[in-house]
Amino acid sequence: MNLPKPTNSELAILQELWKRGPSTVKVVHEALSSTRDIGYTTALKLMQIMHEKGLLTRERQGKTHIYQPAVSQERIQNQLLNKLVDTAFQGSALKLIMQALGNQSTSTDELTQIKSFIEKLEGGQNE
Amino acid sequence: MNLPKPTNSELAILQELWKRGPSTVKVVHEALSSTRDIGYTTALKLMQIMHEKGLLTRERQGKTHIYQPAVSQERIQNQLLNKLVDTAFQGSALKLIMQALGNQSTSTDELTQIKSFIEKLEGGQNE
DNA sequence: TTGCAATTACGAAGTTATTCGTATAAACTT
DNA sequence: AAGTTTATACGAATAACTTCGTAATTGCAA
Repeated sequence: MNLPKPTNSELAILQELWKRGPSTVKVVHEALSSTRDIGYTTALKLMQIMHEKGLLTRERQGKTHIYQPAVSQERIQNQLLNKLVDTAFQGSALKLIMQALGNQSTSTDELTQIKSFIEKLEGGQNE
Repeated sequence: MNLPKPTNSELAILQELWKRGPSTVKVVHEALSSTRDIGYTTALKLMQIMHEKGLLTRERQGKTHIYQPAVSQERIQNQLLNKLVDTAFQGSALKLIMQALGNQSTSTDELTQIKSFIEKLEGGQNE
């Protein structure tokens, strides 16, 4: 099961679909238009390609297609995360986490959340 | 100071230079050859382009050039990290960290390291 | 100083991603 | 059923990245 790595534009489309659920090209295009400057047929073409690649499923409804992500957000996030760990952090997720913690000024509240998450992980892992 | 985002190939070259320190194209090429299948002039061209872009500095030594990163590893790591946070994690570094923790089966030892790192951050941040 | 080996410079071809114009098809309206 | 609107399909142009062949240059060695 090797899933193709989405390009940047494809990722933007996936984000919309994860957020909105099954949608038409029209809806996705309108959403994207608010941030970037993109033509309708460009969005259409991208979604067609993503369908071919297996990133999206679609279903005909009258004359339009309703598109849906074929992959979970978590899976793609992990894929991209792993790639970044490999290419930029010498394969060490630890290094990545430390950088993320140190750099992005994380709030005290968030730090607390992370700590308790870690404690949960520790609990499940040993003893 | 807008630094260009390195491409994948460029990142691989930067990694070598960060690891080895100032090096010739020859050395970098040999290092890359051990993993990927890449021609000498390809590596040369990439490094020339990176020099134009300002990613590398170089210094002539006889007939050869000694190349060096013009940017720190940390800076590039943060750049890529921020981009990933923005494009794949809705701008939330917290989400990214949680995913990284949950997914990469992190060892107990590493978890402990992260916790103490967080505590250090908490100490410096408030009170 | 000529010739050889190593290195750089340049240009162009191949690849992948992005963009959109135009043609075709489908469904609704009158 | 002809015309209008909305959507899809297709093909081709542009752009960014990668690749490498060939030519020019440099320094060394004979």
